[in-house]
Amino acid sequence: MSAIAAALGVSAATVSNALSGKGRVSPELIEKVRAKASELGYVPSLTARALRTGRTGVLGLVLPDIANPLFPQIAQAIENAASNAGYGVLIADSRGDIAAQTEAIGRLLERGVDGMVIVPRRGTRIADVGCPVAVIDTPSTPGNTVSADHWDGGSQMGRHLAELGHRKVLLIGTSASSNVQNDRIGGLKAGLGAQVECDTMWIEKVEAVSGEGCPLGLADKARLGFTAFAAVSDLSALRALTELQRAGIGVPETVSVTGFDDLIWSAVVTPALTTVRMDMATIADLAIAALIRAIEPEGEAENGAEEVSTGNVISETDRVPMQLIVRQSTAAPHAGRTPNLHAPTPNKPTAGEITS
Amino acid sequence: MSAIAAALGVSAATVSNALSGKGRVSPELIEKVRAKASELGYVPSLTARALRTGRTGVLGLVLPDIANPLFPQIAQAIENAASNAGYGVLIADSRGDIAAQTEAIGRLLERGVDGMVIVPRRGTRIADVGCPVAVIDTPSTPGNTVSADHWDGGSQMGRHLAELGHRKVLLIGTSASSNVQNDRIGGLKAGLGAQVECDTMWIEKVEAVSGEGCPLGLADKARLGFTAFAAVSDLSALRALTELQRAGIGVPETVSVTGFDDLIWSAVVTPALTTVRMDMATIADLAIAALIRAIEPEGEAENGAEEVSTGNVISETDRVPMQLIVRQSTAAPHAGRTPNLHAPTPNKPTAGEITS
DNA sequence: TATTCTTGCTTAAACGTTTAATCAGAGCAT
DNA sequence: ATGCTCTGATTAAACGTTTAAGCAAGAATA
Repeated sequence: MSAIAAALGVSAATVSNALSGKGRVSPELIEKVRAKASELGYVPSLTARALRTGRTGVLGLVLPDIANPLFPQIAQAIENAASNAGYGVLIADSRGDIAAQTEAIGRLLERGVDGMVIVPRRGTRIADVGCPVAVIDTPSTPGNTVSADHWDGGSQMGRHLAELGHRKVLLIGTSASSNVQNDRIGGLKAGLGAQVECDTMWIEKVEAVSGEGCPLGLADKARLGFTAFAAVSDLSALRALTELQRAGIGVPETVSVTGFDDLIWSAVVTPALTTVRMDMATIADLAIAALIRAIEPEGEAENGAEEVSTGNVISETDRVPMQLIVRQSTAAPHAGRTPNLHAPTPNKPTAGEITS
Repeated sequence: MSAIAAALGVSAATVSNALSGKGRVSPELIEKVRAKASELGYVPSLTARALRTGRTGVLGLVLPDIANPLFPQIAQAIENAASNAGYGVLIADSRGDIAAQTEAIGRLLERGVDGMVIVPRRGTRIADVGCPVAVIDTPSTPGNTVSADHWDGGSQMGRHLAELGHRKVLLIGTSASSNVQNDRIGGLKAGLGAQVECDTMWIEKVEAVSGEGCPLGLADKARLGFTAFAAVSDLSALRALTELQRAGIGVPETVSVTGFDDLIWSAVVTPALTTVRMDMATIADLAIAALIRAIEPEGEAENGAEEVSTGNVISETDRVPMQLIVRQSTAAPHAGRTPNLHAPTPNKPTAGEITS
């Protein structure tokens, strides 16, 4: 920067003003500075700027257990939204216990992040950490900033199954202590309606008895008359699908299987999974927007309160709708009259739904 | 920091020296400074330090397509290794084309990263970007810093299948232009040996003809006498497994299916996938270590060359072994005499192999 | 014509470290 | 006693920005 100033015979401050458009600089000079800057390949030192302004232009991203297959979607969406807003994203993995989460948050703070996005571990409540925080969890969690409307997604899926004619469905969750999963289950029940009989299986409980990775006994459930298995995550859906197939039960002609989240494999397995997708791009945009609103001094806020608020930020809307994606793993029950075991049932698009 | 100095009646420089152990400070004073520092809850400003030293303590992580399900493993391992070494990790997603990758690298440079880890897009050669770079790709790629020994992994898997008695196996890859996949395929062929007949199917080519997500026609292949399907990624293995199951072909009693990478679902599906795992923790440690060696001024290097090298760094070893994980999706061919369709074949641990 | 306002720029301080250079005093040998 | 070295601290500059304050000259106002 001083090189530009010297080359043009002006002061460094003027160059700064010219480039930022802040002070009073003549239009011609601004042009000359711009030209010289790009001529010299000038890149501002964000470090120095950070030191002076106290803002680093970096956001932190804290993720619960990183093994979570949703992670790529989240990280990508957040990184994209942040980088569009001119921010960098520092990741921190709170793998392990709550202590690790706290420690990860601490590391981010030391690095001087301007704010952070936290996808909290189950049952964690984020204390005021000293910088703006956007929490992505579920609308029913207090302190939530923005998230997918898991309940709504469940209800869409429930309606889909009810409309197909299913009257006895098994809901499959992993952990009863997850807010997200409980919301999804609640939505499913509501969507299925009162006349549909349903039962809930928590995989964690089954595994506590029979060991990790044990069979879930879904074939028996099918024999008991369950015609649909609605898992609350694609991973569980995949587990259900393969277990049923292995037991010789046809999907979807004998039973239907559905998942949640539209993870990478959902479209690839046979039959492709009917699932529900969250709009992470929108969620990330809202979270980042809320964060930035808290970070950057608002034009109007000349009335004293120039302080950056340090708690959980709030968004305009706290829930964004999910999107039902109908593929080949769902069909009407008892459709097995003419099962074609060697080719998946062809795609039957339905108005208003995404089919892929 | 100046608060500490004032409280103890010494200069700020002395405090700095005391805490860093650099200059000449009396042991008692060091203790007093330490005490006062923690009493006042002093946290050094990494921003200021960065400005002064020119090093930010931040590494960049550039990932090819972030939808890649391996991403969580990589990100977790890198973040862990970096944070153990006292570095933060800034992510950059080179989603999309090569231009996006270049642009992502640029953003990281602007933010002043001290070095970066790049998992390059297929066919990309990383130009000298102006900071140390660790490339994680495959040993056969020029410029590779460290990676899993994909060829060795393939060869382990090949031997496993050959020992089980398979004599005709179909190798399944996604894209013929991937170095990683070609290495894996090469290893597989070598491990299978000359007396095993094998054919290679590239999914991209099949889909170019029949459309994305089309059936791969594996049932026909089974009828042609293939008794094993060795995919070069777990995603393809999953695709193969479900397609075969759906066609009524028993895995593993009729045909075996194997994958690569031990992704999250591999242990969860029925039958659980036999696969090969890379030791990302070690790879990440080596990559970060190599990077740091290039970044931090070596004690011996008093001989002029104090410059930080700006090219691809090299590691002590460029390949770390993969680990065969035998689960239930592989068995001897024609073992279908006594198939138990309703329960997966029980785990049969083999010496020297991991079974889970 | 004298005063104030506005414009366009410069000066200087500040952000919180690190580090080279300096310096006062103590111990020691001459 | 005088010069030398070693120790433990201090001073001051520097990193590259931003920004409040100052200032000279021209424009507008009285």
